[in-house]
Amino acid sequence: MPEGHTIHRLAADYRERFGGRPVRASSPQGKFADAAALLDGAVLTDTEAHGKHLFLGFGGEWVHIHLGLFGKVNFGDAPAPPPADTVRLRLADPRSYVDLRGPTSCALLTDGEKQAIHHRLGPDPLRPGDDPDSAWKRISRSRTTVAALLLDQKVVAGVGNVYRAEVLFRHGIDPYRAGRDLTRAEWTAIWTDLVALMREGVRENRIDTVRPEHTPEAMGRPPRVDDHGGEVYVYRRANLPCHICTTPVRTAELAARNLFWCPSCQSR
DNA sequence: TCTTTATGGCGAT
DNA sequence: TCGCCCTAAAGAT
Repeated sequence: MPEGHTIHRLAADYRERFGGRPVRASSPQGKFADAAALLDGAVLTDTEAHGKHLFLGFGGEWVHIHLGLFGKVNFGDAPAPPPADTVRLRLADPRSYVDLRGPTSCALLTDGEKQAIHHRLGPDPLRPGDDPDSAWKRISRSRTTVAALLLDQKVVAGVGNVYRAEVLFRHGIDPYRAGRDLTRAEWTAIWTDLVALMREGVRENRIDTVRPEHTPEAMGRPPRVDDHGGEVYVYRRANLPCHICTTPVRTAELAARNLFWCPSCQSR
């Protein structure tokens, strides 16, 4: 289940397993069958991630993958087992295979169509050289809550529901504050933190946001790992005591997504 | 063996 | 704001 760090990790993993070599392509589930037939035997020349969008390059043509909420990618060593009938796209070579299931989209794109996607996405904390100022221009003019702005991929690309909740907690920011009420220093600090957190997310392939001084060990609590694999402050911890102040973590629905925050630590 | 839920996003209303 | 798409694991019965 994907936020931007997952997608950047996948871009690296696809490249490492298949980059520069011809691959067999198939679509057991059928929805990508025509394109898979077209690509079968082509060389994977490039892979790229922007936010939650993954691009697999085959000499000027691109497979555009968006995992959505349910999409999953699974790598394995040859020999590949018979694919489940939900596999949208399987790539395979003599050494490896990779299965894609349940993506929101998987489509063949021209270079121009790919450019259009980049154009509509905001800066990505994981793309070298991406610039937080373009996000600040939108945020500082917006009456929308900072919680909604952080999930808007046109504003920042790659942040999802976990990083949103966690980065706002780490900076003591009330999720309902309007974007234009943030200071530039606050935004700079949030962006810098996202860069560090998400880089670590790519490295570890999971989301860990708890500072060393707040880990259960450091706080004298029993060790615990959240069921998404990492350690967090507030995400999916509704009604549980805040790690720092023990106030019950609050939850609310905002734009059809669950928001989590500590009303005491995140006052303004 | 059900029902629910999930780290997402689109288009219609 | 709502319904809808896609899948699998966890929870309820």
